[in-house]
Amino acid sequence: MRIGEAATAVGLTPRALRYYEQCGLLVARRTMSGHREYDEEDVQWLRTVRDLLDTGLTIGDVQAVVAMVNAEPDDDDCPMAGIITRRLAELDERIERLTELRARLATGLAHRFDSQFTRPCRRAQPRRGGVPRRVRSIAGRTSSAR
Amino acid sequence: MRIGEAATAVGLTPRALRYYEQCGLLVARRTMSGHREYDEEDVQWLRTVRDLLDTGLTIGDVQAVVAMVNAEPDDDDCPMAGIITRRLAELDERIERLTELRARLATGLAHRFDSQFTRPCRRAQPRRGGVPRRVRSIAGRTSSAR
DNA sequence: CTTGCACTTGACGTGCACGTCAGGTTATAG
DNA sequence: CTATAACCTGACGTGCACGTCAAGTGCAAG
Repeated sequence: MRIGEAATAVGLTPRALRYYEQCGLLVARRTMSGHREYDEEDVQWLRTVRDLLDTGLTIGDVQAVVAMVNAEPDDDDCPMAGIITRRLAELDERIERLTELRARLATGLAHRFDSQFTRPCRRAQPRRGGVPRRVRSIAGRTSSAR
Repeated sequence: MRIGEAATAVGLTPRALRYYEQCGLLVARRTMSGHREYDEEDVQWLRTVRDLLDTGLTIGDVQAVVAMVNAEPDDDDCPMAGIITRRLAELDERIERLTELRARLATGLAHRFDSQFTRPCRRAQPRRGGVPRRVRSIAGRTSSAR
Protein backbone atom coordinates (compact mmCIF):
# COMPACT_ATOMS: atom_id res chain seq x y z
CA MET A 1 0.00 0.00 0.00
CA ARG A 2 1.56 3.25 -1.11
CA ILE A 3 1.12 6.76 0.21
CA GLY A 4 -1.76 7.84 -2.02
CA GLU A 5 -3.89 4.84 -1.16
CA ALA A 6 -3.10 5.10 2.56
CA ALA A 7 -3.90 8.81 2.55
CA THR A 8 -7.32 8.38 0.97
CA ALA A 9 -8.00 5.44 3.30
CA VAL A 10 -7.72 7.73 6.33
CA GLY A 11 -9.17 10.83 4.64
CA LEU A 12 -5.92 12.77 4.49
CA THR A 13 -3.45 13.80 1.79
CA PRO A 14 -0.03 12.38 0.92
CA ARG A 15 1.43 15.67 2.06
CA ALA A 16 -0.08 15.21 5.52
CA LEU A 17 1.40 11.71 5.84
CA ARG A 18 4.86 12.94 4.83
CA TYR A 19 4.52 15.77 7.32
CA TYR A 20 3.59 13.37 10.12
CA GLU A 21 6.58 11.24 9.24
CA GLN A 22 8.82 14.32 9.20
CA CYS A 23 7.57 15.12 12.69
CA GLY A 24 8.28 11.61 13.92
CA LEU A 25 4.69 10.45 14.33
CA LEU A 26 5.38 7.33 12.27
CA VAL A 27 8.19 5.68 10.35
CA ALA A 28 7.24 4.28 6.95
CA ARG A 29 9.09 1.35 5.43
CA ARG A 30 10.43 1.93 1.96
CA THR A 31 10.50 -0.11 -1.22
CA MET A 32 13.84 -0.67 -2.93
CA SER A 33 13.16 2.37 -5.04
CA GLY A 34 12.44 4.57 -2.04
CA HIS A 35 8.66 4.67 -2.14
CA ARG A 36 6.87 4.60 1.21
CA GLU A 37 5.01 1.40 2.09
CA TYR A 38 2.05 1.24 4.49
CA ASP A 39 -0.06 -1.62 5.82
CA GLU A 40 -3.39 -1.87 7.62
CA GLU A 41 -1.72 -1.40 10.98
CA ASP A 42 -0.22 1.88 9.83
CA VAL A 43 -3.64 2.96 8.63
CA GLN A 44 -5.10 2.23 12.06
CA TRP A 45 -2.36 4.25 13.70
CA LEU A 46 -2.93 7.10 11.27
CA ARG A 47 -6.62 7.08 12.15
CA THR A 48 -5.65 7.36 15.81
CA VAL A 49 -3.31 10.25 15.00
CA ARG A 50 -6.06 12.00 13.07
CA ASP A 51 -8.47 11.50 15.99
CA LEU A 52 -5.92 12.89 18.43
CA LEU A 53 -5.38 15.93 16.22
CA ASP A 54 -9.14 16.33 15.75
CA THR A 55 -9.59 16.51 19.51
CA GLY A 56 -7.42 19.60 19.63
CA LEU A 57 -4.05 18.03 20.36
CA THR A 58 -1.12 19.48 18.47
CA ILE A 59 1.52 17.56 16.54
CA GLY A 60 3.82 18.17 19.50
CA ASP A 61 1.30 16.59 21.83
CA VAL A 62 1.07 13.50 19.64
CA GLN A 63 4.87 13.39 19.59
CA ALA A 64 4.68 13.25 23.36
CA VAL A 65 2.19 10.39 23.19
CA VAL A 66 4.57 8.57 20.87
CA ALA A 67 7.39 9.20 23.31
CA MET A 68 5.32 7.70 26.09
CA VAL A 69 4.54 4.64 23.97
CA ASN A 70 8.22 4.20 23.15
CA ALA A 71 9.42 4.76 26.70
CA GLU A 72 10.59 1.77 28.67
CA PRO A 73 7.89 0.68 31.12
CA ASP A 74 10.32 1.21 33.99
CA ASP A 75 11.11 4.73 32.87
CA ASP A 76 9.23 6.54 35.58
CA ASP A 77 10.57 9.98 34.86
CA CYS A 78 8.72 9.81 31.56
CA PRO A 79 7.12 13.24 31.62
CA MET A 80 4.09 12.17 29.63
CA ALA A 81 2.38 10.33 32.49
CA GLY A 82 1.42 13.52 34.28
CA ILE A 83 0.64 15.28 31.06
CA ILE A 84 -1.68 12.52 29.91
CA THR A 85 -3.36 12.53 33.30
CA ARG A 86 -4.07 16.22 33.00
CA ARG A 87 -5.18 15.67 29.44
CA LEU A 88 -7.69 13.08 30.60
CA ALA A 89 -9.32 15.62 32.89
CA GLU A 90 -9.48 18.09 30.04
CA LEU A 91 -11.03 15.47 27.81
CA ASP A 92 -13.68 14.75 30.45
CA GLU A 93 -14.53 18.42 30.65
CA ARG A 94 -14.66 18.67 26.92
CA ILE A 95 -16.88 15.64 26.45
CA GLU A 96 -19.27 17.07 28.99
CA ARG A 97 -19.37 20.47 27.31
CA LEU A 98 -19.77 18.92 23.89
CA THR A 99 -22.73 16.91 25.13
CA GLU A 100 -24.33 20.03 26.59
CA LEU A 101 -23.62 21.93 23.41
CA ARG A 102 -25.20 19.20 21.35
CA ALA A 103 -28.36 19.48 23.43
CA ARG A 104 -28.38 23.27 23.15
CA LEU A 105 -27.94 23.17 19.40
CA ALA A 106 -30.67 20.54 19.03
CA THR A 107 -33.21 22.54 21.02
CA GLY A 108 -32.00 25.68 19.32
CA LEU A 109 -32.82 24.09 16.03
CA ALA A 110 -36.30 23.18 17.26
CA HIS A 111 -37.13 26.55 18.78
CA ARG A 112 -34.82 28.66 16.61
CA PHE A 113 -34.02 30.40 19.90
CA ASP A 114 -33.28 29.20 23.38
CA SER A 115 -32.11 30.74 26.60
CA GLN A 116 -28.49 30.66 25.51
CA PHE A 117 -29.03 32.43 22.20
CA THR A 118 -31.04 35.49 23.19
CA ARG A 119 -30.85 39.14 22.25
CA PRO A 120 -29.70 38.50 18.71
CA CYS A 121 -30.42 42.07 17.62
CA ARG A 122 -27.49 43.41 19.57
CA ARG A 123 -25.07 40.80 18.34
CA ALA A 124 -23.82 40.49 14.86
CA GLN A 125 -25.15 43.43 12.98
CA PRO A 126 -24.02 42.33 9.53
CA ARG A 127 -20.68 44.14 9.64
CA ARG A 128 -19.38 47.66 9.91
CA GLY A 129 -15.82 47.45 8.69
CA GLY A 130 -14.56 44.56 6.68
CA VAL A 131 -13.68 41.08 7.80
CA PRO A 132 -9.88 40.85 7.55
CA ARG A 133 -9.90 38.21 4.83
CA ARG A 134 -12.44 35.99 3.19
CA VAL A 135 -13.59 33.52 5.80
CA ARG A 136 -14.22 30.03 4.52
CA SER A 137 -17.63 28.68 5.35
CA ILE A 138 -18.44 25.39 7.00
CA ALA A 139 -20.05 24.39 3.73
CA GLY A 140 -16.67 24.32 2.01
CA ARG A 141 -14.97 21.85 4.26
CA THR A 142 -14.42 18.13 4.37
CA SER A 143 -16.67 16.03 6.54
CA SER A 144 -13.85 15.36 8.96
CA ALA A 145 -14.04 18.94 10.21
CA ARG A 146 -10.44 19.92 9.97
CA MET B 1 -17.27 45.86 32.65
CA ARG B 2 -14.45 46.70 30.27
CA ILE B 3 -12.56 44.54 27.86
CA GLY B 4 -9.74 43.43 30.13
CA GLU B 5 -12.07 42.26 32.86
CA ALA B 6 -14.37 40.50 30.39
CA ALA B 7 -11.42 38.82 28.71
CA THR B 8 -10.03 37.39 31.92
CA ALA B 9 -13.54 36.34 32.94
CA VAL B 10 -13.76 34.02 29.93
CA GLY B 11 -10.09 33.08 29.83
CA LEU B 12 -9.25 35.00 26.68
CA THR B 13 -7.30 38.15 25.81
CA PRO B 14 -8.56 41.62 24.90
CA ARG B 15 -7.12 41.04 21.45
CA ALA B 16 -9.33 37.96 20.97
CA LEU B 17 -12.46 39.90 21.95
CA ARG B 18 -11.64 42.70 19.53
CA TYR B 19 -11.01 40.11 16.84
CA TYR B 20 -14.38 38.42 17.48
CA GLU B 21 -16.06 41.78 17.25
CA GLN B 22 -14.24 42.54 14.01
CA CYS B 23 -15.56 39.25 12.63
CA GLY B 24 -19.11 40.08 13.68
CA LEU B 25 -19.43 37.53 16.46
CA LEU B 26 -20.61 40.20 18.88
CA VAL B 27 -21.25 43.94 19.00
CA ALA B 28 -19.96 45.73 22.09
CA ARG B 29 -21.58 48.88 23.39
CA ARG B 30 -19.23 51.80 23.90
CA THR B 31 -18.78 54.38 26.61
CA MET B 32 -18.84 58.06 25.65
CA SER B 33 -15.09 57.93 25.32
CA GLY B 34 -15.15 54.93 23.02
CA HIS B 35 -14.22 52.16 25.44
CA ARG B 36 -16.03 48.84 24.97
CA GLU B 37 -18.58 47.88 27.62
CA TYR B 38 -19.57 44.29 28.43
CA ASP B 39 -22.10 42.77 30.83
CA GLU B 40 -22.69 39.29 32.23
CA GLU B 41 -24.81 38.36 29.23
CA ASP B 42 -21.95 39.18 26.89
CA VAL B 43 -19.65 37.06 29.04
CA GLN B 44 -22.05 34.13 28.74
CA TRP B 45 -22.15 34.55 24.97
CA LEU B 46 -18.36 34.74 24.84
CA ARG B 47 -18.14 31.51 26.78
CA THR B 48 -20.43 29.92 24.22
CA VAL B 49 -18.28 31.26 21.40
CA ARG B 50 -15.17 29.91 23.07
CA ASP B 51 -16.84 26.51 23.49
CA LEU B 52 -17.89 26.48 19.84
CA LEU B 53 -14.35 27.31 18.76
CA ASP B 54 -12.94 24.72 21.15
CA THR B 55 -15.05 22.03 19.49
CA GLY B 56 -13.30 22.64 16.21
CA LEU B 57 -15.66 25.15 14.64
CA THR B 58 -14.03 28.04 12.81
CA ILE B 59 -14.84 31.72 13.17
CA GLY B 60 -16.76 31.41 9.93
CA ASP B 61 -18.85 28.61 11.36
CA VAL B 62 -19.72 30.69 14.41
CA GLN B 63 -20.61 33.54 12.06
CA ALA B 64 -23.08 31.15 10.45
CA VAL B 65 -24.52 30.27 13.85
CA VAL B 66 -24.94 33.99 14.52
CA ALA B 67 -26.67 34.35 11.16
CA MET B 68 -29.06 31.57 12.10
CA VAL B 69 -29.81 33.24 15.42
CA ASN B 70 -30.46 36.54 13.68
CA ALA B 71 -32.57 35.03 10.91
CA GLU B 72 -36.30 35.52 11.05
CA PRO B 73 -38.00 32.36 12.36
CA ASP B 74 -40.02 32.13 9.14
CA ASP B 75 -36.92 32.32 7.02
CA ASP B 76 -36.85 28.73 5.92
CA ASP B 77 -34.20 29.10 3.29
CA CYS B 78 -31.79 29.93 6.08
CA PRO B 79 -28.91 27.68 5.06
CA MET B 80 -27.74 27.08 8.60
CA ALA B 81 -30.52 24.64 9.49
CA GLY B 82 -29.11 21.87 7.35
CA ILE B 83 -25.57 22.75 8.26
CA ILE B 84 -26.32 22.60 11.96
CA THR B 85 -28.08 19.29 11.46
CA ARG B 86 -25.00 17.86 9.80
CA ARG B 87 -22.89 19.41 12.51
CA LEU B 88 -24.93 17.61 15.16
CA ALA B 89 -24.15 14.27 13.55
CA GLU B 90 -20.45 15.19 13.49
CA LEU B 91 -20.62 16.17 17.14
CA ASP B 92 -22.21 12.82 18.00
CA GLU B 93 -19.43 11.00 16.20
CA ARG B 94 -16.84 13.14 17.90
CA ILE B 95 -18.25 12.67 21.38
CA GLU B 96 -18.23 8.94 20.81
CA ARG B 97 -14.65 8.91 19.58
CA LEU B 98 -13.52 11.15 22.42
CA THR B 99 -15.11 8.81 24.93
CA GLU B 100 -13.37 5.82 23.36
CA LEU B 101 -10.11 7.72 23.22
CA ARG B 102 -10.44 8.63 26.86
CA ALA B 103 -10.81 4.96 27.72
CA ARG B 104 -7.85 4.00 25.54
CA LEU B 105 -5.63 6.64 27.08
CA ALA B 106 -6.68 5.63 30.60
CA THR B 107 -5.88 1.96 30.05
CA GLY B 108 -2.78 3.00 28.14
CA LEU B 109 -1.65 4.84 31.21
CA ALA B 110 -2.29 1.79 33.38
CA HIS B 111 -0.62 -0.77 31.09
CA ARG B 112 1.75 1.64 29.37
CA PHE B 113 0.72 -0.28 26.25
CA ASP B 114 -2.56 -1.48 24.87
CA SER B 115 -3.82 -3.02 21.68
CA GLN B 116 -4.03 0.33 19.94
CA PHE B 117 -0.49 1.39 20.75
CA THR B 118 1.53 -1.61 19.64
CA ARG B 119 4.76 -2.01 17.73
CA PRO B 120 6.28 1.18 19.08
CA CYS B 121 9.75 0.26 17.84
CA ARG B 122 8.78 0.88 14.26
CA ARG B 123 7.12 4.20 14.92
CA ALA B 124 8.88 7.30 15.94
CA GLN B 125 12.54 6.57 15.93
CA PRO B 126 13.73 9.76 17.55
CA ARG B 127 14.25 11.73 14.30
CA ARG B 128 16.28 11.49 11.15
CA GLY B 129 16.13 14.93 9.65
CA GLY B 130 15.03 17.94 11.61
CA VAL B 131 11.57 18.98 12.65
CA PRO B 132 10.69 22.04 10.56
CA ARG B 133 10.44 24.43 13.46
CA ARG B 134 10.43 24.20 17.19
CA VAL B 135 7.21 22.53 18.22
CA ARG B 136 5.62 23.85 21.37
CA SER B 137 4.88 21.21 23.95
CA ILE B 138 1.59 20.57 25.63
CA ALA B 139 3.26 21.66 28.86
CA GLY B 140 3.54 25.22 27.60
CA ARG B 141 -0.12 25.84 27.02
CA THR B 142 -3.05 27.23 28.94
CA SER B 143 -5.44 24.87 30.64
CA SER B 144 -8.19 25.71 28.17
CA ALA B 145 -6.40 23.72 25.50
CA ARG B 146 -6.30 26.24 22.71
C1' DC C 1 10.17 3.17 -26.31
C1' DT C 2 7.14 6.65 -25.08
C1' DT C 3 3.37 8.39 -22.43
C1' DG C 4 1.64 9.45 -18.16
C1' DC C 5 0.73 8.96 -13.45
C1' DA C 6 2.37 8.34 -8.75
C1' DC C 7 6.13 8.99 -6.11
C1' DT C 8 10.57 11.48 -4.17
C1' DT C 9 12.90 15.75 -1.72
C1' DG C 10 13.23 20.63 -0.98
C1' DA C 11 11.57 25.08 -0.72
C1' DC C 12 8.33 28.51 -0.43
C1' DG C 13 3.25 29.93 0.12
C1' DT C 14 -1.31 30.03 2.73
C1' DG C 15 -5.28 30.56 6.16
C1' DC C 16 -6.64 30.89 10.62
C1' DA C 17 -6.62 32.87 15.10
C1' DC C 18 -4.70 35.52 17.10
C1' DG C 19 0.20 38.15 19.25
C1' DT C 20 2.72 42.26 19.26
C1' DC C 21 4.18 46.76 18.38
C1' DA C 22 3.44 51.82 17.34
C1' DG C 23 1.35 55.96 18.43
C1' DG C 24 -2.21 58.07 20.61
C1' DT C 25 -6.29 58.77 24.19
C1' DT C 26 -8.77 58.00 28.64
C1' DA C 27 -9.19 56.79 33.47
C1' DT C 28 -7.49 56.22 38.01
C1' DA C 29 -4.14 56.45 41.98
C1' DG C 30 -1.15 59.22 44.64
C1' DC D 1 -1.00 67.69 38.41
C1' DT D 2 1.60 63.82 37.28
C1' DA D 3 2.36 59.05 36.70
C1' DT D 4 0.77 54.86 35.27
C1' DA D 5 -2.37 51.56 33.79
C1' DA D 6 -5.86 50.39 30.62
C1' DC D 7 -7.94 51.42 26.51
C1' DC D 8 -8.19 52.78 21.30
C1' DT D 9 -7.01 51.88 16.07
C1' DG D 10 -4.17 50.27 12.47
C1' DA D 11 -0.51 47.42 10.82
C1' DC D 12 2.58 43.89 10.73
C1' DG D 13 4.38 39.38 12.79
C1' DT D 14 3.78 34.38 14.32
C1' DG D 15 2.88 29.21 14.81
C1' DC D 16 0.65 25.44 13.24
C1' DA D 17 -0.71 22.24 9.81
C1' DC D 18 -0.44 21.72 6.01
C1' DG D 19 -0.85 23.34 0.31
C1' DT D 20 1.67 24.02 -3.76
C1' DC D 21 5.26 24.28 -6.94
C1' DA D 22 9.77 22.67 -8.99
C1' DA D 23 12.67 19.24 -10.73
C1' DG D 24 13.65 14.74 -10.88
C1' DT D 25 12.70 9.24 -10.46
C1' DG D 26 9.89 4.70 -10.72
C1' DC D 27 6.72 1.97 -12.95
C1' DA D 28 2.85 0.02 -15.61
C1' DA D 29 0.07 0.40 -20.03
C1' DG D 30 -0.05 0.82 -24.83
